[in-house]
Amino acid sequence: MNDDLHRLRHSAAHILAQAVKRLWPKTKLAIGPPIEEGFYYDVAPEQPLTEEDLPRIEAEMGKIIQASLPFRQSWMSREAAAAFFNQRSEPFKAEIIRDLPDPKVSIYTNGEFIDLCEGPHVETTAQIRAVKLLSIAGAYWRGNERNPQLTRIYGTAFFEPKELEDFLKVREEAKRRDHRRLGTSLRLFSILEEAGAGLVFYHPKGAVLRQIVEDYSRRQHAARGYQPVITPHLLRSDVWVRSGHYEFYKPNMYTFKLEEGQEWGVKPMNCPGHILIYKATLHSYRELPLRLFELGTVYRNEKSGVLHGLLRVRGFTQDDSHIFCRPGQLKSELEGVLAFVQAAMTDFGFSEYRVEMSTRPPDFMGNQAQWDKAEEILNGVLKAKGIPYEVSAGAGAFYGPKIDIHVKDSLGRYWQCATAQLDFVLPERFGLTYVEENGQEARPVMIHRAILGSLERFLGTLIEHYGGAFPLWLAPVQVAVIPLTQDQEPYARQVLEKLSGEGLRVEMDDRRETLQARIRDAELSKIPHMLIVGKREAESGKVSVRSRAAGDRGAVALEEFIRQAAEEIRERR
RNA sequence: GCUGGAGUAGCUCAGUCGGUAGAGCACGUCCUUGGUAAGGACGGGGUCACGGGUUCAAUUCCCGUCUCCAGCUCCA
Repeated sequence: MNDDLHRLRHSAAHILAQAVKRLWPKTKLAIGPPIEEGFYYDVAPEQPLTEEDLPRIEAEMGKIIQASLPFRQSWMSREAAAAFFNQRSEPFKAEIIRDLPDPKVSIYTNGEFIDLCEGPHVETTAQIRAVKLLSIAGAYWRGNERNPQLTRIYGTAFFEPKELEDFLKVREEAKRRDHRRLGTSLRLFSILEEAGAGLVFYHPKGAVLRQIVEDYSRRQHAARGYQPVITPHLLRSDVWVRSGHYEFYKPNMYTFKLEEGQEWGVKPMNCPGHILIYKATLHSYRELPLRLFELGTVYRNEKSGVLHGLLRVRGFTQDDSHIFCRPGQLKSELEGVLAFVQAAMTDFGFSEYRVEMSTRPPDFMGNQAQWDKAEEILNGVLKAKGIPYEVSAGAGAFYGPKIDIHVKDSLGRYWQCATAQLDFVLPERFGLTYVEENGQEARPVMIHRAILGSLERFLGTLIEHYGGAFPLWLAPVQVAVIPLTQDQEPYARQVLEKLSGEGLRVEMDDRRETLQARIRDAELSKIPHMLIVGKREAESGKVSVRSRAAGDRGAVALEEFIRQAAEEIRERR
């Protein structure tokens, strides 16, 4: 966001607060900053606000804008400001002032409204020409869930009404692409109340889509020197105690005791399983790096409020690998992981992504020196590859720092998929070793990594990215064969068998519906190609092609269609 | 988990100021054999999320639970 837009939205936030104060004078104000999509203001109202109040607030904002009130900056000493806001019953403002380091604080005034604020602002309220309130939600004071909860009013503002219009159009488009809606209408998956929140049921078409992605993943891993493993979904709790999950991750784990038996834990991560495989045999330095790979299904007891379609679930499958290597191999292994991510993102049609590095959390395992070293290595690799990244302090896993990759979808939204985490701690806790060239035992280091992240989240992202209109190589149904009348069914069946034989995913729509109705259904199902066969095609051995992108392409020889489809699949368009 | 909103047919939704409900799509049967986005007729389908309470009577009012939505916090 540029400075001008920043100024504009910040000013709009003030006007929002001003309008709320006019309507409900006893409302207490917290903060109101501009954000990526607009702005918000956190308030503590006397009575709960609802979406129905937004038009009233907007109308009041309109009056303030009409009045063309100038924004004026002034200064107060800290003490004076604290007293001033206390006297006006604004405890949140007073609390902010108490924590400010400066002796003087900046105050902005427009009309009767006075707010603690560094600015900058536009000159007058009349400069806000396109503003809209969007939604209302809860938010914690200072982002801490132990603090009181405030009401957050979201809005957005632009310089020109046209820009606002475009913004609202993109929001509408995002709604149309919502993977939860498409998941139902394209019959891809369900999440069923009776079965439990956050648990995904893949319907046949969704399962086909997932298998295509799984096949891709397996092939790519094999090609890059990863070895497949398969581990149990359930391990004795002793393992989770040893790995540290019991201490650091228990609230998220499904654990249970059987009568007179052991305690068990359903795996929330695949690492201990892979570690046990490593530990089961003796290793020479010659075997390293050892890259163990599993499409590993894990279960995590996520808080109910965070669940969201496929993007946040309780049971999911990661394309998970643990690379055991010598310390000196870390750099090249990490580079290999980053190259793998780049290649995969390109293949799936994502061109832009954001990289984030997360450092040591407050609750961590191991010692600080190991962490410093690990963070330094991650930094080094990203810098050496010239990849720009943001640092998210304190957001690492409990066993090591990590690099996360957030891919940008077609609507400019980011979703976290790939992750690479460095770990000196678990090899030590499990006493992992390998035999060095000189015959001495040495300790390997581990990289935990996922390329697509979780298949659930990745599929959700793919659905939204393509709006359900998948490129040919991903489409669950690639071709629909539509015989014009019953007389063409034998020929249509031949076409179907020929295409299936070529490895294409084909369905025949021989329902007694009109051609128009069947074309409509195929379009709504977003099937890439329709082959319409009537008397003319049956006699000439051709098919009439109608494609999702190009429309009616006329009659072509069946062989020619197969050739074009093969080409299209190869190009992964 | 928290704040606010919500749960009516497979889907999208209407409705009942307390007297056990309706549309479109989908589904089934029949008619229609159609040339590039909805042919027609008839029909089946609902414990109005679940459990309690109030009431002569609850889908409707009250309480609890589950689930979903928008965020917050957390995360693949």
